[in-house]
Amino acid sequence: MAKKYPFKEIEKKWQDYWEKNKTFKAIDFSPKPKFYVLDMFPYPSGSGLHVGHLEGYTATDIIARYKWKKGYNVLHPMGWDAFGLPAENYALQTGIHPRITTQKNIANFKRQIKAMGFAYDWDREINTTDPKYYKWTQWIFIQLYKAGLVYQDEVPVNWCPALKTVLANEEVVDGKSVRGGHPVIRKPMRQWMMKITAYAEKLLEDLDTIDFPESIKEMQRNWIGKSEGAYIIFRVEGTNETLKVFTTRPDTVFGATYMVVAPEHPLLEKIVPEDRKKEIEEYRKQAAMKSDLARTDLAKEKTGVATGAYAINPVNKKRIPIWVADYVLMTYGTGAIMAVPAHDQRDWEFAKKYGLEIIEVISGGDISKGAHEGDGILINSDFLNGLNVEKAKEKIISWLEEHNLGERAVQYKLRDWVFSRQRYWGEPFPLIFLEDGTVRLLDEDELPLKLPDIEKFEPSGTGESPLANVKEWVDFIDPKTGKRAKHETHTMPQWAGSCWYYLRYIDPHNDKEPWDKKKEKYWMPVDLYVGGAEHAVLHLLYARFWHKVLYDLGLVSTPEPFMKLVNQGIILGEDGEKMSKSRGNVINPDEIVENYGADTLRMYEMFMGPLEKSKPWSTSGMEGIFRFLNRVWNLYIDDKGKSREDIQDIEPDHRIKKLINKTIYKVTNDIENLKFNTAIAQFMIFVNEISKEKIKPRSVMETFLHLLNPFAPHISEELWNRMGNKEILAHLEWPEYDEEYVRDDLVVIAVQVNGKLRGQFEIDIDAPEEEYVEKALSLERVKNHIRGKPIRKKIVVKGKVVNLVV
RNA sequence: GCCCAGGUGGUGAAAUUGGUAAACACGCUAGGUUCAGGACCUAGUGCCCAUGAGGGCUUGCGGGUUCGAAUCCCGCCCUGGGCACCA
Repeated sequence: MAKKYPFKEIEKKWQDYWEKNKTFKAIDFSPKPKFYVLDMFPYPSGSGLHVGHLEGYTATDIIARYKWKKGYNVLHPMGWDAFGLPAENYALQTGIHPRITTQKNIANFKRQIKAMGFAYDWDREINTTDPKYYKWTQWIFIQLYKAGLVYQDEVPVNWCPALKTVLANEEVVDGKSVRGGHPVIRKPMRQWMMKITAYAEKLLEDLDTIDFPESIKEMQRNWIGKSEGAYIIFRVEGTNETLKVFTTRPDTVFGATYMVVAPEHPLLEKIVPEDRKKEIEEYRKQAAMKSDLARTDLAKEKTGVATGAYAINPVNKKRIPIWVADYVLMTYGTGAIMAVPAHDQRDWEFAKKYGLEIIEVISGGDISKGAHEGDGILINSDFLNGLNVEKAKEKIISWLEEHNLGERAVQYKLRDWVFSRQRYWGEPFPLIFLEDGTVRLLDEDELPLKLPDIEKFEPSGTGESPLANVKEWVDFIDPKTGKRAKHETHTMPQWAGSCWYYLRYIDPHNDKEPWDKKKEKYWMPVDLYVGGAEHAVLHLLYARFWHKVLYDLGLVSTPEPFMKLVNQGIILGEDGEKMSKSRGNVINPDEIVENYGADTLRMYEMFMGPLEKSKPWSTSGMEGIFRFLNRVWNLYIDDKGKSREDIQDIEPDHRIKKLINKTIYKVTNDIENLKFNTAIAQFMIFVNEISKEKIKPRSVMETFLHLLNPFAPHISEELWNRMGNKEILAHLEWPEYDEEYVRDDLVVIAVQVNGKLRGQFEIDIDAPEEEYVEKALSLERVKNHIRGKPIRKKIVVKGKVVNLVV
């Protein structure tokens, strides 16, 4: 291990200084331009901070410190997303209240984060479990409720009969509970729902207005899952009932040879003839037993039963059977389809299995081998014959609309959001059920509705949360109405607090409103948001949804909360595997800070590779960075701890001017583009070069510390201070580069013969082409390769290459 | 199965976006310093042939476009992430 510069001492010194002087306090309404740089706030788990957290936090910290130096008023806050399952499960095992665990974990996280020297404005710290915070989470819920976006519904949840509790998706693997391995079934239960589907179109459209990674946008698009098509209404023979289907392929309606309804479809009860009722009921029961997984993944073959009822195809009056099958889902479209086996592979498989008719209506495929889903010319389709798919779609939709048999329609895969959890450790719902069956939203003066303290964290056994056991809390007399009332025993999901935390940072101590509108207007939107890709869809979609509602209610000033999003990659263990306790490959940041210091850890995390990439940890690579920082230290400080005497007030020569200007240029651009790894490579080049100088110009050595400061704030601040500077580096202006010295005038040109490298020469970049060619031809090696062959073509790219074609 | 991202030395990676592939670092080798180890300093280090000068090959694989391809196009293979009968 390298010789150690006194990092411990100086890191503590400067962290104390920044804290005491509130160096990084964000100023509301400062006349400087604002910059809001946000981290995804952590869930403070018991295992402490992960080196993966620190990657994103270091990246945003470099940006924040850089922007400070560029003269911005920077908002760079941190807080705790502290509701959620792990603390509650821990309480189940140990009986320790989640509030206690949470407090302890937060204290630990905070200690670890502070040890990194991040430039957070700690006066804006928030905690989602603080009643002063969740008062406003509840308040926002009420606004959503009043906007008509909240309702109750019976939806299937993961119910584990053995554990007598509802499980989250991540607690269920392969249809079994993670704890105990008991079977889990889908059971409908009353839940609070949020109508995110009402915003599907806006959420989709506005993706085009924000700077997110294309892959994240694509995931969100797929999740929203817009498809365009038509509703078509089929009459059920012998009844007054109709069956409405959604299809993206209305052009194939002449090929519809049967219908399928989902087992849960309400129409079934009305249309199934007496003699078939028993059989259908049996099939419905079986389908209800199956989880989504069993209906999809595990089912290799489609199953279904004919209902005995028939529908009439509206376009050709053909009588077609109605089947029930669980490959049709009640939750998408209308829960019923027209089956066109010739042109839909799923329908084709089903038709083959049950011997149903297959009629080809689009030419170009071989329907004996499988469905033809692509384009072609319409056949067997009366007035659509001869058209291609696209034209046929248009024509049939107009026809359906004219005859009142259907209409153009859009469907989304996106479903409404289940907003209840049958859990203790979450925000209580700010509403009560009155004895007359009505729901009363709490008034603002009744907020927050605090989570009552409990001692036993076991679930109630009925699928309700542990809150159901607190009888005196659940049943009470409502003081406002005098009526008997009940509190909701469900709590909100962890997403609730994280859906708006970036707004609370703007005005964290306001107890009159969630945030001041003027402050919101000043600070929003978030200019840069950095976090893990695991939140690609859910958190980012939910937060965008709430923000759009708040925008429509006039509570925020921008339609989107986050202007630019960057995902950091995962840091793997030294073995290239995901870090985990069981693998024993976890790197503990405390140990790194203890042995090498925070500046080394910060710099190494940035040097590992591009921010967005997954990459393995390497202890020797990290030690390389430590060596580098020691070299930097030794460049300024001698063995006796004194400033070195070879740093002098001299004018840098041309070569050193070029070196420092190129370094400013490269580092500035790389920070702007979040390419921290190559900025650090440039630092190393600078240090390698300047080390060779006997006398080092003071101005250049000072400029270098400015550049290094956002990356390694402690060592740079200390060296700056030891050079005799009074003002602190953190707020001093970022250096500018001089274009004249960035540009190379004398360049090395590669000479190719037939595209192969054969030599090189040095030349003034602006020399005429003839001179380039002349120099190229004068090279011995080049001569050898063109000897005796006529030159057919000479390609000269100034500053780059000369290529001679023979 | 579908969608997205990505495959470059022994390792992490870089390449001004079509112009000298491998910058910077890790590791390794040799030398210096040292009682020794560590640390530090210097030099070398893509692969193959050659004593050398030099030559050949090389960015997952196979084609193509171009004076010139890691970069653009077509097909295939592999890895990671996401989705799951969405009508």
